[in-house]
Amino acid sequence: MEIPKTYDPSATEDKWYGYWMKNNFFKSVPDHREPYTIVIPPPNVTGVLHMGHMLNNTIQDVLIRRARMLGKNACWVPGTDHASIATEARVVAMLREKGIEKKDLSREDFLKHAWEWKEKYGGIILEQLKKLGASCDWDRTRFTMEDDLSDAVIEVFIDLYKKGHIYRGTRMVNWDPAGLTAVSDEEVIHKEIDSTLYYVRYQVEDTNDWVTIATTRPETILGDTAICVNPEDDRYKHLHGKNIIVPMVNRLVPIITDSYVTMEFGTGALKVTPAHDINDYQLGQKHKLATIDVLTPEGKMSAAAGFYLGEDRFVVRKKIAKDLELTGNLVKTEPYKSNVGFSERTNAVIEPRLSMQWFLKMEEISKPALENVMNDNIRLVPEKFKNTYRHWMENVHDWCISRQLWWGQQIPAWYDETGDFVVAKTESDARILFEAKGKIFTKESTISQDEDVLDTWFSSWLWPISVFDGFKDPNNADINYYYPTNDLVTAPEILFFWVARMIIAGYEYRGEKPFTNVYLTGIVRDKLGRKMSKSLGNSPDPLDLITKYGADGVRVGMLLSSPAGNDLPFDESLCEQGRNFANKIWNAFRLINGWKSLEDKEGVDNRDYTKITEWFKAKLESETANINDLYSKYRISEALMAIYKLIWDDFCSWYLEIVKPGIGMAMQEATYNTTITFFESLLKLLHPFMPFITEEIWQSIRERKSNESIMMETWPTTGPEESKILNNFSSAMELVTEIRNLRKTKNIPMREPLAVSLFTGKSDAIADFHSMIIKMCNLSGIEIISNKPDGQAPIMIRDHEYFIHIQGLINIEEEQKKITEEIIYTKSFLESVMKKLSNERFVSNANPEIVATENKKKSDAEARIKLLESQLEGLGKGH
RNA sequence: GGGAGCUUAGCUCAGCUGGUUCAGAGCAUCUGCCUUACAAGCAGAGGGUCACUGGUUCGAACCCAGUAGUUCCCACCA
Repeated sequence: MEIPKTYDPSATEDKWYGYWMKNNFFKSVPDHREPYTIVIPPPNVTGVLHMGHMLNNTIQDVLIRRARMLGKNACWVPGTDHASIATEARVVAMLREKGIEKKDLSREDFLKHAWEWKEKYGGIILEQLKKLGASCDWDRTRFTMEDDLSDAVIEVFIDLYKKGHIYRGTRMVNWDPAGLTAVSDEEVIHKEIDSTLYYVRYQVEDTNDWVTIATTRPETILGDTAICVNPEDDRYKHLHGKNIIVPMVNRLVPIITDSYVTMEFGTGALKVTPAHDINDYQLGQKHKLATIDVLTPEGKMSAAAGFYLGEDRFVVRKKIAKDLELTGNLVKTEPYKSNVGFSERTNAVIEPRLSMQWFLKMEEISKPALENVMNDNIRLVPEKFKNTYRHWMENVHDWCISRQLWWGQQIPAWYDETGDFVVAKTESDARILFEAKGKIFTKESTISQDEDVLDTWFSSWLWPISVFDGFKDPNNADINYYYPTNDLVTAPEILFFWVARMIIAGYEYRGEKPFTNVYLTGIVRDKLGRKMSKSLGNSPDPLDLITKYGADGVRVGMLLSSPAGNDLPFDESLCEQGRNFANKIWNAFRLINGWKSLEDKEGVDNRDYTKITEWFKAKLESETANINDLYSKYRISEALMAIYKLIWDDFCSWYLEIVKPGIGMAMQEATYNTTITFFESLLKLLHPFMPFITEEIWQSIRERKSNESIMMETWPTTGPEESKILNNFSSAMELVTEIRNLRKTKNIPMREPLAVSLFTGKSDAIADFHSMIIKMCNLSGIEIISNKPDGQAPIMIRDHEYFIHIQGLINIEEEQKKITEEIIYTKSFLESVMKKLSNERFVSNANPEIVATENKKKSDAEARIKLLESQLEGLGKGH
């Protein structure tokens, strides 16, 4: 059957993925082998695959496939995250399109819609991962809001509450006016934006005296309950203790003093709005100021504002400026750059807002998590993230864990009609607890559950434990076998959101780390260096890329230039390179496959390839060792590059070209079998990166049983380093390159054979490869001579002098110039070596080994100069 | 404001304990080739004052200090 000239991924990828699934190759159950476990960073259940997922999951698949081939019991647990805010926002938007408002629905009805939405779109992303080739154990797919995982969340909440780590309180929180919920500090992204600094004057009570303040948020003037100045500020000392009139609302508020105020900034006078600024809130607490909340949860002006009722805060900001100007109270404005917090999920401008929330105290429970990263019990890759991690962990804030949403685990706190509460799993448990507190239930008594749900991360921080049912059944076979997991692959953006908290939960609930290594990927960026995102529209659809370049091509493209922790400046040409590589391998397969049959062949190529196969075996083993080493350092892209070069350069450009039989000739069976074995080893080394094409070729290259697969094969072995043969071969390569270069510069076509002679008397290390050189360069032969020929082109490889017989074509002057230049270079090199060696301080201070190599350099250089000089002499003769 | 990292070829990056495996790789570029596996290819070649300035050292891309640029994290002076 004719094999197509180009590799067609679409013809193979689904076929082999189905085959792997059918044979349960991804499945893992505990057994006697060493486990190797990865839990997936669960993507948003209703999300779709983006480039970050591609990078992330490709790396995980590479690691898991290699571990499987190393004979470990590899288990990659997939799953999805319920993503409270994001999913709820999408469901709300979907309902709104249908004309349904969330507020008109009961909690139950809303959740019904949400679950329907989840059933419809949930899991799309997991199907997309299959296209990428991800070898997850799909039977283990978990979802953070399924019953068992939700139970775990609730139990953990109750447990931490009982231990005194969880408390409820009114605090200034980050309010997301679009998501209508509090978010944690980590979910706020600060960006510098251009804004305006408004200078507004306030009249001091019963005087004609005015104080001008500077603010970026004039709309909050309506909620001012004080003006604050620095007690040391002479400009304002006469006003201490006086009252001032807030413009518009004409409210009388005190002028207070506090050293918090910077005299240099603005006018040195600060308006204090305790309801809308964290610092003002603290001032308010300290000075017992009133709190006037002028905004609604949606970020519109509330009744308390007294003006602009129901209008958006940003609209009002402009309006109030105008109105202040009309009354002459706006002194001036100036452009100003300020840092504004945005919601990580909805991108709305965060509003500091006072509200009652649940918090988890972090200080105590985070201690083991800090310690075990610092002492490398848990290794962060790259290591530089240790610094960031430590900094965060040493300054960790309490975690606001309640969210004013419905999609998520409802907080297991129960309130009676007086507002008293208990924490319990069920209503009946709650009643018992209330009774224990002395409460007597009457017919009128009602108790109700807290309306809020828990932060999504409060479920995903349990992920490495909960996916193995480590809460439901803490001593089950799975958790005992798979936990702690081995590698976690994720983005540095969620180092605190998720990684740190998983570590905390691991030590709190298993007394042990959740994973040993954390591989932090970079951010996928576009050519302009911008982060790829849906809102910017600069992200290619990964599935389109897979269609265009094949999953293998895209995988290689993603990994070619993304060392751990480095951002990946993505360019489609990387995928093209991946696709081209696939095609290269495909054609190597076509070539080798053509050697299988002896039919129509005129005879057998009887040349001896023993040395060549010895060389390639040595090369293969040494590169395997190198690749293993790179893996152990998580230098994944370098490991890929090593295989890339091994296949493209060493195998295709050298080995295959060398053993290729002449036209019409058949290959010796032994050579063929060795070649196939080499090819199989290469395919195995490549398999973690390019699972589909390697399977396709591996299946075709030899007869296979119906349940065999390259993914279940064992990883190639290494042998002792054969540096001698490797060095000799690279010297031979050098000679080949020199001769090719000579052909090119002298315009001697390949079909015209060249004669070469080797001046004897030296070691014959390269001679092992003479037949290879003859073949690769189309030489008539290499003659060993004892007298140097005249007027031939000399090539010196190490201490071997070769002469290329191109008498008529040689330009003596040019050659002389070349050699002279080399002599000058070598002499100056020798000079620098001599300088070192004659330096007494060098000889006495430097390591003896270094001195020895310098001595060797010296003798080598001297010998080389001698040779070059004799060549120069030989050139002149005969002309 | 505090902290951390980075700066090596046109691009993306290696370069470990200072010393010829020290200036490298892939891509891109240039030149010549449709050589019967592959033009998604083959062969060859050219690209770098290792950000800058000083210092330490017999010797610095590498160690130290400073400067500039850049990225990230934390904190949020309105």
